[in-house]
Amino acid sequence: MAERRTATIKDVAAAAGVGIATVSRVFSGTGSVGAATRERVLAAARELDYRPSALGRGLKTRRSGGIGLIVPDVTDPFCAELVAGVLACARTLGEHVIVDAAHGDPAREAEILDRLVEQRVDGVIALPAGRAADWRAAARVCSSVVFADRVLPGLEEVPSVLADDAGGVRSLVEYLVGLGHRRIGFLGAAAAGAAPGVRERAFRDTLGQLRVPVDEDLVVAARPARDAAYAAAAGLLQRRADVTAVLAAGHLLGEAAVLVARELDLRVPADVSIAMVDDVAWAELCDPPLTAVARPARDIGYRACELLLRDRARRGRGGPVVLPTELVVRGSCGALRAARPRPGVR
Amino acid sequence: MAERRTATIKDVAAAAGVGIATVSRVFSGTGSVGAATRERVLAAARELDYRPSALGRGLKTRRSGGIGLIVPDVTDPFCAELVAGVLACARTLGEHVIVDAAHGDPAREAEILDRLVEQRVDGVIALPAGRAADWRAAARVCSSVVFADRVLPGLEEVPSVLADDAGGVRSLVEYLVGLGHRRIGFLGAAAAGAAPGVRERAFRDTLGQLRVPVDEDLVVAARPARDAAYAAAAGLLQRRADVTAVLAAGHLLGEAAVLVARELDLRVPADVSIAMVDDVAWAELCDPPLTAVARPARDIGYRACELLLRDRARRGRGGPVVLPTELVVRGSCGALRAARPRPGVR
DNA sequence: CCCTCCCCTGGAAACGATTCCATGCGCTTT
DNA sequence: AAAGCGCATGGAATCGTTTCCAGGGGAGGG
Repeated sequence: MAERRTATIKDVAAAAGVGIATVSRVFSGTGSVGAATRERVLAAARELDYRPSALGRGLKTRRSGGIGLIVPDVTDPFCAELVAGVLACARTLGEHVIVDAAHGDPAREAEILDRLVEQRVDGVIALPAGRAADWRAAARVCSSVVFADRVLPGLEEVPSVLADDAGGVRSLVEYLVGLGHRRIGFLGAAAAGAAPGVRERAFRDTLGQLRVPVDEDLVVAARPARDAAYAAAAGLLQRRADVTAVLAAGHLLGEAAVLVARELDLRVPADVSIAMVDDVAWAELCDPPLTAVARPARDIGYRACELLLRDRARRGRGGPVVLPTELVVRGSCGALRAARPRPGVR
Repeated sequence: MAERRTATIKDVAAAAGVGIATVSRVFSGTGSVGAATRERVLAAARELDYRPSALGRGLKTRRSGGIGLIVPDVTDPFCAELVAGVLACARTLGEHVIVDAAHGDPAREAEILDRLVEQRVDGVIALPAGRAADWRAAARVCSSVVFADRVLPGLEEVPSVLADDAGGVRSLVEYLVGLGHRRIGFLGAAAAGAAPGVRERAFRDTLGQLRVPVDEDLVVAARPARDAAYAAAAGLLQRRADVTAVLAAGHLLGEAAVLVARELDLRVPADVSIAMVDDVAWAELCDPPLTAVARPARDIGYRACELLLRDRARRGRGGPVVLPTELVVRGSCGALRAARPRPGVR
């Protein structure tokens, strides 16, 4: 009754009156086993509640059958969707997924990576935050790495799956300019001195192509955190009552823009148009619903996992896999009307 | 240069000129090692990029150093928050977390559980969906299980961490009744024939205590999925133009209620008040912001993990751990005014 | 000065699986 | 009928650790 330990392959072999090699063959599917014998083994296993141990197998095969996934934050809707994509793909390929959140901290990311290497995962998918050196070291020791959603400067040789952020921002800018907007605020630039991100560059480039001058005062930096986002949005909208549209480079920034606009009693889109990158669930629940660029988070995760586990051969060739974005027009952006004085801002 | 394989403890031992037992002692921290020897071992390990293999260690110690986490859906904000809590706690205890999503499918859940047992996880945390039998079997073979957010009927012996859903719903009902509402719709009842959930029971009980009759026609069932939620909300609001408030038993149902109300041109809260269980991010972004009951998702995850890994002794005693909820009043519920005919519904 | 005790240390046996290799048997082929 | 082939099977080595056990050597006390 009281089984002292979980049954091992040896117990099953003894119970079925066969050698352990035969039991192994039955469970791993390799080699050939007589039908009667197989049945006897399975019966014994069922009787003993036997489950092959992944540790024993992994030791021998030198693969753990799992992959690691490092995201900045699992509660972020974009990340969550990406995780779901990875899980979906991993499931079809029979691998499990060790997930952890680095919260944008390079040290933490390195720690997690270390742990994953120790676990001998078959590969790692990451939205990297940290130091290129850590990743270079890991790539040397560990199996294989795929970056998702973003890359690390200096590590272009690591295969990656990205959204076409530049294209998304471009379509957004074209849309806003098409509506007549000229003074467009950009929330989410890089800190002064840091290299501008893909989205900021796309914003500047597209405005340039459309012959709209870039007002540096309207391009405001913000870390991807709620407080920083709110501060940035509040700063922009209070400082410059003349902006007619705000382009938020992420959903946190979009959220901040919406809240600040409400705080300042600005009507959307009558007083200010708002649009953002990342079509998260609440965009549709907003009033008015928010125009956004949808990035295929789930597909990114799925493709990254495929790239990691299935397309090992094709990997790394031809640069990053880029998936298209889609402009979802809702009601938060309006055509520019004759300038109307805003209610008492400042 | 080209290392053919990742270094093993044997390689390090050879390089450092010591026995493998000594290397093991250095890395596992057990036993005593001379300072000079330790330094030599560490140097050799660094040189060879050695990382102890969790597979070898796990085989010997019969613990993998990881736990499993089964949620219905990682993209659900509540689940995501709970996952974050588990990750935070697991991190402090030095365990990794294998996450998977069962999507409410018992078969899938059983599969995942099987896989986790195979991986020899040190324990499993689950928001269970499935058959009690599977869990009973797993609990026998595998280490230990903790349920989070919900329990399975017939498995009360499994330790669990829950939110005080009943209390949350009660406070919501009291709030709505206090505002004067009498015809309150409840979205998210159990299907006809199924046992009513905690929230539905709390809804009925509280109304009873407040001497408000329960109109069965206003208690509508819905599976926790977007389409079902929308159908339920649309059905309720179209069928009964006389409901003055809607209590949604989950954020998906709340979302549906908001969208349907907008669709029907009902003003919130003038024509209908809306409140829901689960204070997700968009509740504040809504216009008007939604009154909701906040459930401590992150704490639930954290406590569940603690219970699983740290409080093994205390586990199972004294029934489920119940964490308090909090009523967050925003602008979506108003005092009942004189009945006013609604614009052309039906 | 010798005996003890303790601290380091190395050898070797697990842990639970996979897999190579050898063996025995029944069947076809010449 | 003998040889040969292939399938089914068991034994044993191996994967990378931990850990028990025993041995060697230095220090301190009698």
